[in-house]
Amino acid sequence: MQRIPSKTVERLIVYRRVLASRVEGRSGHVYSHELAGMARVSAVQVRRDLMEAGFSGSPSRGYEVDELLGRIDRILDAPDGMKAVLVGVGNIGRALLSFLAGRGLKIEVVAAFDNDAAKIDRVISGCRVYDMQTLPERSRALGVRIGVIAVPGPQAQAAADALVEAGVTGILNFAPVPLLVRAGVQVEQVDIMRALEKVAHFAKQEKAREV
Amino acid sequence: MQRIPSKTVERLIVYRRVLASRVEGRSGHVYSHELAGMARVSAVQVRRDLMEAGFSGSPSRGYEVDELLGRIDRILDAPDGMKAVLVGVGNIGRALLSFLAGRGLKIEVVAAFDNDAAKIDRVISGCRVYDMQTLPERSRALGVRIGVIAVPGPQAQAAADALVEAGVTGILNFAPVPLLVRAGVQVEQVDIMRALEKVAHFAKQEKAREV
DNA sequence: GTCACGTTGTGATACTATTAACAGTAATCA
DNA sequence: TGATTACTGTTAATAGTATCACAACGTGAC
Ligand SMILES: NC(=O)c1ccc[n+]([C@@H]2O[C@H](COP(=O)([O-])OP(=O)(O)OC[C@H]3O[C@@H](n4cnc5c(N)ncnc54)[C@H](O)[C@@H]3O)[C@@H](O)[C@H]2O)c1
Ligand SMILES: NC(=O)c1ccc[n+]([C@@H]2O[C@H](COP(=O)([O-])OP(=O)(O)OC[C@H]3O[C@@H](n4cnc5c(N)ncnc54)[C@H](O)[C@@H]3O)[C@@H](O)[C@H]2O)c1
Repeated sequence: MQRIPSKTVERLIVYRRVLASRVEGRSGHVYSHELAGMARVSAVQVRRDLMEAGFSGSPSRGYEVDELLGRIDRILDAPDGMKAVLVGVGNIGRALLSFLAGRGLKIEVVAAFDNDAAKIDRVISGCRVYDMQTLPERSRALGVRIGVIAVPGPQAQAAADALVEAGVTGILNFAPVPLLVRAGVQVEQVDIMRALEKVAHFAKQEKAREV
Repeated sequence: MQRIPSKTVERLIVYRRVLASRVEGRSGHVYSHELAGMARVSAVQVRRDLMEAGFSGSPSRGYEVDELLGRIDRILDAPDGMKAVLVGVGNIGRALLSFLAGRGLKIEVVAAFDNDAAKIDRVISGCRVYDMQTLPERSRALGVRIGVIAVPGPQAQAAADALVEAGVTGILNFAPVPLLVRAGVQVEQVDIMRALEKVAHFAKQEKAREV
């Protein structure tokens, strides 16, 4: 399976989401312009993405939805699911746990870690919190592949080091700190403050419409 | 002032952050490769970004830090600050309020809105929660320019419509729904689930290093 | 059948972003 | 002083991404 461009992966995730959530109206088919409308992208972008995904439609009926969903699943997901751990059970960490709990997602948070004695051994949204010290061996024993970092900025790099030591190959980082990891470990930054400052910058030069 | 590329704006935000947080060691100067190391980008990327920002350094001393920070502020921030409102005081919304409260940021959350009677009129992290119905006129009266959407997906588009009606020109959206807004309104998507699924996809094909 | 229509698949093209290459310059030192 | 060094500023080259334009195709109308 060839490598699919990063931006295409992002959109495939959105396509899957909007297809899964739409009322299964009539036929099991969808045209590129319909999918484009739901995902707020152009129709040609959809066709190009599905081409990258190696998927073909019919000029008369469009794309077969179930088959498309199956194909996207096969590209995006690991066949036997993926285990993740959370590092830092604070405001963001708890919000995330409560959000992820319950749903039968392919990505499952199997443990959380913190260094605050008041949190250790508690169970939050069905997920037990363990001592940070035990992260490397416990994560490795569980076969964890993904780490989510939600600790304060100054602790983020150490958390990343512990995760890499545990053998994770993907990190989702909420701390506003650029991480340094060995090659082969994927880091995805979710920088909320940066996003806010960015939108403020571009909003600044826009003119508000009068009532 | 000419338009600065989107990616450059993102990095200017990071440069400002790492410069502000570093221990003011010795001189008030910094070389491109030092800044690059702190921001985890290449040195040439730093030089190009500062060029886009219209800033010059000296070949012998590098860039004057205070002057650079001032220049970045002038580019990124509105001179008289910017007011924002939060829509949806749930898990994410509360985390955000507690995070933003107190600090003397240029972006200030002046009001929150919800449609849950149990939350209306409460004060959370110093921010009062109002009835969703009052959003357009109250936000307009306050001179709000930015809206943060943290309501469930199905309610996100309606929230965006209300914000646009209130005259905001920038929206930070946490709901996993692509928004449709009029031209001139900047939307920044913070799609946490997409980020998680994306990192899982790329982590999947990486090989974990053995102990 | 065949014509018109609306759609897909994709080469070509344009745009955005990153990286390489190097000329220009100030400081240092033999 | 002239050679050396380490940096900046910028043009050129490359990579990544999005869009345009259109050939190819299946379907239904007639
Ligand atoms: N809350 C927000 O809205 C928000 C917004 C933007 C960025 N962030 C970033 O997200 C991160 C978490 O934010 P938060 O609001 O949840 O913070 P928080 O203070 O509520 O939670 C941090 C948690 O990490 C734990 N922790 C601290 N050091 C640790 C260590 N060395 N090992 C393990 N656990 C440790 C703490 O005990 C605490 O439970 C921060 O980096 C913050 O900058 C948060
Ligand atoms: N919590 C997470 O970790 C997380 C992760 C990924 C995405 N998200 C997204 O962020 C959004 C918020 O998530 P959450 O966990 O905070 O949800 P939540 O259910 O905790 O909070 C939603 C809040 O919005 C309010 N609300 C509902 N409808 C409203 C309306 N029409 N007008 C005004 N207020 C309304 C509710 O009263 C509630 O206070 C959701 O779209 C969710 O998909 C959250």
